Amino acid sequence: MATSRKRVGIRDVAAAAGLSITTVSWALNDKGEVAPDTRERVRRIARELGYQPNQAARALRTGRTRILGIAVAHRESAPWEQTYLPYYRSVVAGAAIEAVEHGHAIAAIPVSPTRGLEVQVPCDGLIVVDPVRNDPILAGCRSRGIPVVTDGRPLDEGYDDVPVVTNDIAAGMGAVLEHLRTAGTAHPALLSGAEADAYTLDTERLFRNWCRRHDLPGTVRRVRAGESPVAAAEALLDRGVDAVHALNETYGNALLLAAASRGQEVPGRLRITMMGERDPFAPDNGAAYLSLDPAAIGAACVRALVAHLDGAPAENVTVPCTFIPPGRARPAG
Amino acid sequence: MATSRKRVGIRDVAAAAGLSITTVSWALNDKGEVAPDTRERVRRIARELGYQPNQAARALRTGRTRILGIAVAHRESAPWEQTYLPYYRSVVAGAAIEAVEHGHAIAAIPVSPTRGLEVQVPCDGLIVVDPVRNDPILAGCRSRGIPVVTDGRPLDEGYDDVPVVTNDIAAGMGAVLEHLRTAGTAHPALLSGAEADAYTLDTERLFRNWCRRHDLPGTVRRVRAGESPVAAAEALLDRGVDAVHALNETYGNALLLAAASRGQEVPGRLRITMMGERDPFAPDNGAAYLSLDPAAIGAACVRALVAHLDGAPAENVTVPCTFIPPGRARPAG
DNA sequence: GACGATCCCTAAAACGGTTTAGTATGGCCG
DNA sequence: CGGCCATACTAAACCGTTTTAGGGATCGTC
Repeated sequence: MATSRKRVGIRDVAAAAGLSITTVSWALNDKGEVAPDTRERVRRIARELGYQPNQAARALRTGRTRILGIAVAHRESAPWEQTYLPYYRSVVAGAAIEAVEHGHAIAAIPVSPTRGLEVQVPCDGLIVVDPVRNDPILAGCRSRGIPVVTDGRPLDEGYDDVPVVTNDIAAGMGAVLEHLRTAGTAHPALLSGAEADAYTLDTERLFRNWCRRHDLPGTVRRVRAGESPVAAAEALLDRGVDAVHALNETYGNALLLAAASRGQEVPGRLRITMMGERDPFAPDNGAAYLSLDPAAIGAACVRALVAHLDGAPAENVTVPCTFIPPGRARPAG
Repeated sequence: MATSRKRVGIRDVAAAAGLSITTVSWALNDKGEVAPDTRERVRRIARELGYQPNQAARALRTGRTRILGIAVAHRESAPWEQTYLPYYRSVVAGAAIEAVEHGHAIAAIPVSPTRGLEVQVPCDGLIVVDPVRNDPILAGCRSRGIPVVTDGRPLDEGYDDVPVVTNDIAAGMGAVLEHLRTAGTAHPALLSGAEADAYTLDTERLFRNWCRRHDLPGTVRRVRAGESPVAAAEALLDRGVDAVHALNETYGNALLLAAASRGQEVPGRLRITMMGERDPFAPDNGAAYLSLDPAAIGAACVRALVAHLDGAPAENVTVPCTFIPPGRARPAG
């Protein structure tokens, strides 16, 4: 009844069953040659004793911890709202749930973009979200030989063997810009950020190309580090644009705020679109959303990493994104 | 130059330095008696060799993994938006960042409320968010002897030795209800949920007590499992209430949607308040927010758990919440 | 010059599993 | 009956650290 002071180990199970620890290990892990009734008996005894294998010992011997790390950018300088975007949190959430399906756990590792990995977690592989140029995390993993999967294409050279999960922003931006064109924009703009990641650069490129192709004057405004997004949004609106796409929800909300303060009706006088998740229960705010489905991204990263660890060749995955016009929420579940 | 196929271990460092592995271990971990210049030399060599201690081996020997688990409820039946609320994700995010300050990592462990812990992560302790009645996770930790900290008071008996981190919802609800009283409500209501956790029960109790004290007809409506929050909100508004507090953002947004469909102006004809995080860059929607600061909660949980692991007596922490009236966002950063 | 204290270091045991190599038993076959 | 194989098990090595117990200088003291 009273549990003894020490945890029950495999030796205790072996003693209780009158067997060697090898047989117990085999019986519990479906390995080796064990008589079926012996296997069953061992399992029963282990259950009765409440045996829980020591994962550290197992990891030491097998070299596998069954822990996947996910590196989330953490800038000491910036406030919460800007560093730990809802997007990142949702990626972590999606990854955690998918990982459990594969018998793994997800360790969220805050990493400083300048200092790189600080806490040393014994993980089998790492998911790097939105790698930047000269990424210290990627370099650290490379030098330590840690398998990596990235969300977003690495910008540095020499990572061709890394599986990449990306949003289909080419298609997504196509839908956004087509929406703006149909609405009759004459002066579209992009409210972008200062981060030099693939997502930012690709979005800017797609926007510029589209403007050139349609012979429209496209304005790209970057929110500078430390600058208020609202101030940047106001500065942009003062230049007489009639449609703006925002790189994320923070910038999109800043645009809505700026539009309200200028009395510009959305989506009447001004069209606003943004990358981000539209809460199906939130009332319409006039903006259109390009939903990235970050939870699906996280799940895809886990699947890619697990496959990579199992020796599958690096394979890239593209997750579709969904365009949600203003006023139309997804069906309420 | 070419890194050999095997990782460099403490033996390699010892060999390179011409010392025993004991001395190397001591030098790197600031233990034992090592001559200062020897210590420095060992550290230099370890750095040059790129030595990274094997965490699994270290964990096996010391019995400490430096990993803290956080259990996040995961209901297979419900869709994402409802199971993995922004609140939980932010708690995880706050915990992850605080943990790194203490040299720990955070493992996000999705747990089924019915099946309990499934993945076996070698963690030193666990943060349980919003324990329910007859909580299987708490029971599992108890039987395995895993130290626990909860966010929200446990409802089961026998967990008096568990440190608890709570929101000061008594003060928060006081601010909300005082706001409604000042606005002149005659028929307040609460849109609550079906979860039997302390937060839900306490909120309902505080609301009912306040209504009784002010001699007002208070209506409490619970969103049933599987029911659409919008339908529940509409049903509530049809009963002629003039002020509603929502248990979370999903319900609050549902109320805003229902109010709009009924043409009820907020905060004119109808007052809406909700528990949730007001995005400082989001435009005003007429609702008031009671901000829980989930990231601070997560951080407080980590501090409490680390202290508990270090042998400190269980000590409860209350994190204040902030009332944000409609139309007034926090100062934009 | 014997003795103890101090300083710096080492050998070996532990941690708790998994895996390798090997062994006793019995059945089958020639 | 002897050789061979399959079955069901065991003893011991192993994973890479930390920690315990101890050992040889060097120095001061009486």
